[in-house]
Amino acid sequence: MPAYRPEEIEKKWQAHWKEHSTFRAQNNSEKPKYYVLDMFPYPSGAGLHVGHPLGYIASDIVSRYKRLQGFNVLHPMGFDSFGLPAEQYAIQTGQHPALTTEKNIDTYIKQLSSLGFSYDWEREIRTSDASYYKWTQWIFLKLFNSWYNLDTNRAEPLTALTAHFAERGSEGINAAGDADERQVFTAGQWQLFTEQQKLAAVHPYRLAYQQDTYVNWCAGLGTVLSNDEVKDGLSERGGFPVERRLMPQWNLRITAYADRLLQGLDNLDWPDAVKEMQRNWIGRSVGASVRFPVFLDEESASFVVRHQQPEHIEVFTTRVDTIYGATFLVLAPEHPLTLQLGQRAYEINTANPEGETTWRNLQSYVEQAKNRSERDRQADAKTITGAFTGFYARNPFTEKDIPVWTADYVLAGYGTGAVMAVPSGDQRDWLFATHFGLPIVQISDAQKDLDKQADPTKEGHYVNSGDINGLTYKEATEQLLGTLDATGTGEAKVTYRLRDAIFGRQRYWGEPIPIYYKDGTAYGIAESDLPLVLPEIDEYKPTETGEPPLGRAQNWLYRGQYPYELSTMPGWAGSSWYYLRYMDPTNEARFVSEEAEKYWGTVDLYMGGAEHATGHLLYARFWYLFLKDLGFVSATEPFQKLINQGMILGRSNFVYRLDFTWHKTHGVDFTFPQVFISHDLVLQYKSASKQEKTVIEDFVFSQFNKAVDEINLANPEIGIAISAVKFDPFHPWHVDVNIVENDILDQIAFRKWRDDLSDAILILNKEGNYICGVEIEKMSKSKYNVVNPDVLIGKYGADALRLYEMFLGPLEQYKPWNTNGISGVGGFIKKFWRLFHPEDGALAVTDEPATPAELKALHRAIQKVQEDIEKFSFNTSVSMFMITVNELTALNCHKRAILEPLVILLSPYAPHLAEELWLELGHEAGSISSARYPEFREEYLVEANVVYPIAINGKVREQMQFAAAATGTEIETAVLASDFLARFGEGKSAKKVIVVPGRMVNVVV
RNA sequence: GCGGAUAUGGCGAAAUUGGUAGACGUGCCAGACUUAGGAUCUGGUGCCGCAAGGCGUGUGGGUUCGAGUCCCUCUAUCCGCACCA
Repeated sequence: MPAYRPEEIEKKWQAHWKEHSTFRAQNNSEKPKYYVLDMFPYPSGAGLHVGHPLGYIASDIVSRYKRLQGFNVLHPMGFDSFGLPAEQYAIQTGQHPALTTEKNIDTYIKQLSSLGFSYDWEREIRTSDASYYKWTQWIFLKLFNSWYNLDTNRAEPLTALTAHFAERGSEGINAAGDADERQVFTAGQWQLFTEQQKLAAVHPYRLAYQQDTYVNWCAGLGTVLSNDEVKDGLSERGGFPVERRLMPQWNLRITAYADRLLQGLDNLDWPDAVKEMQRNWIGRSVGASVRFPVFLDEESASFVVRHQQPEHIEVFTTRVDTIYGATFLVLAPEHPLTLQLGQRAYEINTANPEGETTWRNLQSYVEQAKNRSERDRQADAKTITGAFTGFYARNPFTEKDIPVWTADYVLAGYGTGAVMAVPSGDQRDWLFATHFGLPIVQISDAQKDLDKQADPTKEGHYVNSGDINGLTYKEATEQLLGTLDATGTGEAKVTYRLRDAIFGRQRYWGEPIPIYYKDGTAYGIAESDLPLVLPEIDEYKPTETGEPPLGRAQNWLYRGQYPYELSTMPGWAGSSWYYLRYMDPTNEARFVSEEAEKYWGTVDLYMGGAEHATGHLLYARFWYLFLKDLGFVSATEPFQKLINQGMILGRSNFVYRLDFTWHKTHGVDFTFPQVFISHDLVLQYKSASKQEKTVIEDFVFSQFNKAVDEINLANPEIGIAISAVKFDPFHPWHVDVNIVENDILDQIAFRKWRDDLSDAILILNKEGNYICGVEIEKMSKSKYNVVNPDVLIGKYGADALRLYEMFLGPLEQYKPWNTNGISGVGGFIKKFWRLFHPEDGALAVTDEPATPAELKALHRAIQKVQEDIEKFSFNTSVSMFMITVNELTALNCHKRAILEPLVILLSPYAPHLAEELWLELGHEAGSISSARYPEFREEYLVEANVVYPIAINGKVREQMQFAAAATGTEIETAVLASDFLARFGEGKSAKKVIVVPGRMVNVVV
């Protein structure tokens, strides 16, 4: 083999690995196991861009390295192949999503293979295969048939629950979930229940249950979305508005696991950011719930206590200590008591002349709040709105009747949907009280400026607070909790922000939920009838009657008579357990065999994007804990070590169009900054050398800056920034690079273009109509800034691309893509190749013994590369390879004793090249991946002499050489004996000499 | 507002964890060779200065013989959450 030809050797070795199943993992082995997992991709139509492989390359290096270290490595890949884009494509074109998906997967496999990843492709899985989703459905049925026992703190089969019902009725059951949803009955009553009644009684206990739930309904997508699929009131995919709607929905009771999901985080080796995000998402807050009685009495005009049994409004607070300052209550508009008690108050209290107005206002407010979309609510967060309900509740501590209001700053979904408002201690309550003229009571002597704002301080001692006057925060809280408990008005309580996960989607391309209905009751289909295969339909849209697309399926009935559930599972269902299936992907009898699960255990290294921090990673942990409760898996957590590879950002080119009406409508008078570029300058620029271009660019840039500064000075209220991204009034106009260059560029006349730009720079044309900008952002097809790896592989080879992506910088960091440096690793590969083929001809490796210098270079590399891989610092090991090759080239080293171990070192990074050279070195059989990582021998690094920097007061002045064995005292004596002090000491004498053996010497004068 | 992270040459970044700041790579400058190319090779390149030397790791302070690294202050940028009671 003469010259280095990546296109030949890479194809050859990829075929070889496939043919010989080189990377097949065995389910039992004497070797220790190591499980390296990549987050499997959704196979989108756009294929891979250079950002995708970053994590895959890193995990592949680890996999290959671990094999060299003697591990039995499981490194699989598969596809999260249910999902929205294929379905939307299907709606538009009629093409079956399965076909689109399959085509896309083929592209992905081709692209992934061309990068030389060492996946065990025999374990490939696709979540949309019936053989896979059979088990996703099976897990759903397990959830459906389980409940969460708080006494044992784990999920248990429903049979345990029904046995209890039969024996003792609903008494003594301590189950996770909302007790209000559940019936109270005796064992005797249970016995008399019909089958349907029994199922109805059991349903609210299930871990997969159906319930009327406020959901994020996205009309644009025709489906329900989970919280993490909604961003700023718009759907994450597509950006359609999302509204809240009450719909019957399948839910998974993830809230039962809130505490375990929180606690489990502590022992995981995950990035702090991800752990923190999960903690926030779970949102545990410790506080108390307090019941405020509401007395409604027929004869009362003022709602004073009479004889009737009061209703109770239960509130949740994290600051019971402020309860004496609670001067009113606020209910969420959706709170059932808001209208219910409001109406009763109105009807009973006919004596009140304002009763009617109050009631009308209340009704219209609640109605309005219901119709407002989530986005409107968020947009209006600063506007204070609310309505008096017409009734009062009694503060159990002050014994005063306080008005009950409703306002949409109180969320129905959090806590109890009701709060006690303490305007002196909470800014929102303060604003509300100020707005509506409600009383503000100081409760702590440390509170200041209550006429301007609330002061939530926990310092000081309480005032105006009955029994807790004079106490501190801690004492007061303790005492009040005690009182609540003793009087039965409340108790200490922990609340979570985490909501149960909505599980149904009104879509076609997902796993059918294995439920059927008999007389309106939901039944799980028998496990023996799994999989419930996704039926064929003629169109992928919802039906005319508004049913999900599955409503179009003909004769789709369970056992020929019962209708199936028509919604399908969400995208995260299949991805919540796929890593388990890789362990035993073809097992038809079980989702994973016991032996395989025990052998592979937990994922040792999980590589993927940070965008899954609260979605996938939380759901997967939830399913794992559930499976663990039922005894199907053996470890405590599914992913021990997690690394988020940073995103590689692309460069987008924009043209911004000015909105010349904006400043008029805002009553601001200003001239927009304009930089006029002469036509001559443009021509000059086009023919300029690189250096000249920079000069011109800087000139234009400074002109523009000046213009902006002037505008800002003249109009302080506008505050124009140099970055286009911040130009709110000027709505960006995304334009394809090609369109810019061909159609508009000439009109723009000039562009500022620099690689180090992270924000846009704006240039106007002569008419002042267009601004062109550059922005570094996420690579995405919709932004026309995708760099396809195929092109680079074609030009430099996969090995070069692998090395280059690793060389870009630390793995976790976000970085702009920039191909400037790829020629550097290209040069390195050529130099490396030349060590083996000095004359560009046949292999010229000699068997001469290695010199100490050569051995030193090699062993330094062995040590450094090993350390770097262990700490996932791949960029520095690429540097080390370069240094080593530079040194060996300088030493003119072509010796087998050095080069053979070096090839093994490099093989995880540049596997094709390494295999080829390994073969040339005479290893005819097998693959370099079955070689052993060379052993590091420290003795080769030891030098006879060490060069010490000699500093005076910390400033290095000179270098001196000493024997490596020299002691500190010897060195100190030698330094003082030399003319060092005479030359640099400025006539002073040494006060102290610090010698760090092997490092440096510092003389203090 | 709350939480997390980051800040080092023109650029991507190193720094043995408190010990010669800027390795390696790009870019740039000069040179060699050339069939003139975005090839290859050699040397130089943090900033100021002719030099000696001085200054340099976002800002200001501190600890230390010695600080990019440890402590405190401030600033900027990025990310996540957000009327969560």
